[in-house]
Amino acid sequence: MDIQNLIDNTFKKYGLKKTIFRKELFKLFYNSLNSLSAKEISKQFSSSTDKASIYRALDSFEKSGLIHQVPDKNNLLRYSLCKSECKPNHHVHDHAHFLCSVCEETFCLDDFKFPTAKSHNGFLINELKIIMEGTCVSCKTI
Amino acid sequence: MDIQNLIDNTFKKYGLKKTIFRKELFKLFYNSLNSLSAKEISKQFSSSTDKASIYRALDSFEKSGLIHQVPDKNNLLRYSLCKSECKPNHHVHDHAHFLCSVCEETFCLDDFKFPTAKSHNGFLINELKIIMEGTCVSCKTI
DNA sequence: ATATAAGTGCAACTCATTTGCGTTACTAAA
DNA sequence: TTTAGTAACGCAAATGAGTTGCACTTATAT
Repeated sequence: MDIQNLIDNTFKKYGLKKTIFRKELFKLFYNSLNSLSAKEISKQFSSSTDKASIYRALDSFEKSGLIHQVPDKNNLLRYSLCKSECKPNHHVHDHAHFLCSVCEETFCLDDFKFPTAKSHNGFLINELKIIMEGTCVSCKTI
Repeated sequence: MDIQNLIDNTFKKYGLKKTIFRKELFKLFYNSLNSLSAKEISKQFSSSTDKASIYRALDSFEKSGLIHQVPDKNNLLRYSLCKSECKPNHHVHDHAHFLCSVCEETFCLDDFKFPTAKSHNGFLINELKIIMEGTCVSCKTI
């Protein structure tokens, strides 16, 4: 499925209007290797694009299962494109996140094996997040 | 080692002055089952205790290896007492954190087995964080 | 075409955390 | 024990991410 169809389908499916800004925002995520914060997004658009619009778009993209929040060094809201298994209000992420201490990028490690326990000492586990910090492949070789 | 000696030793070791406020703050952590946010700490002190002092104390306690940051539902700064293995600027935490969706408390699960890999697909792993969300023991039984 | 509801831009706001600064009070050394 | 040096304090103001209210615009469905 190419990106145009993807936009057509998902936007229609979740009642998102295909405005110029939101289509571009989706493409930005689609073409990003890693994750994006509101500030980083803001830099990619003209100054007339308000941050409120950005935050609202991120919020509805997340609710629609298009993007998911990823951890950030500085506790900022930061998002990545989802895999197709994600549904609105029900994200299915079985991947770890890697924060590089050098370039401060966040990476999704899609193939990291997750523990599958559903409880621990009486604590019921709904969701598991694994966050690694260290040096990413590119920064390692510099 | 009782708490007085612990305070004497660690405060001296890291050049922290034993002010009334910082001694009480340390005791508060020492007697807390779980973690504390700046706001929660603030409630335990008289209103003349400034929030700037709280944040500065938390910051230097963390740098000295007395407390460590734990995740928080609402992205607040939240801390727990460290184990004795932690050194200034070098925290050694091999425990997972559990966020209860009901009471919103953060718990340290000291006995959760951690993956020990030092690298993954060329990413060098320095630190690993495991965050679980779900229902804690107490909230489960309500 | 037109109605309706989602999305936008602007401004003002909230709220956690930070910073500057003059004062206070530990601590260590005389 | 006094005293100098400096960590820590209290207050006020600033910062900065994220949110909200509102009037206006625009995509979509009929």
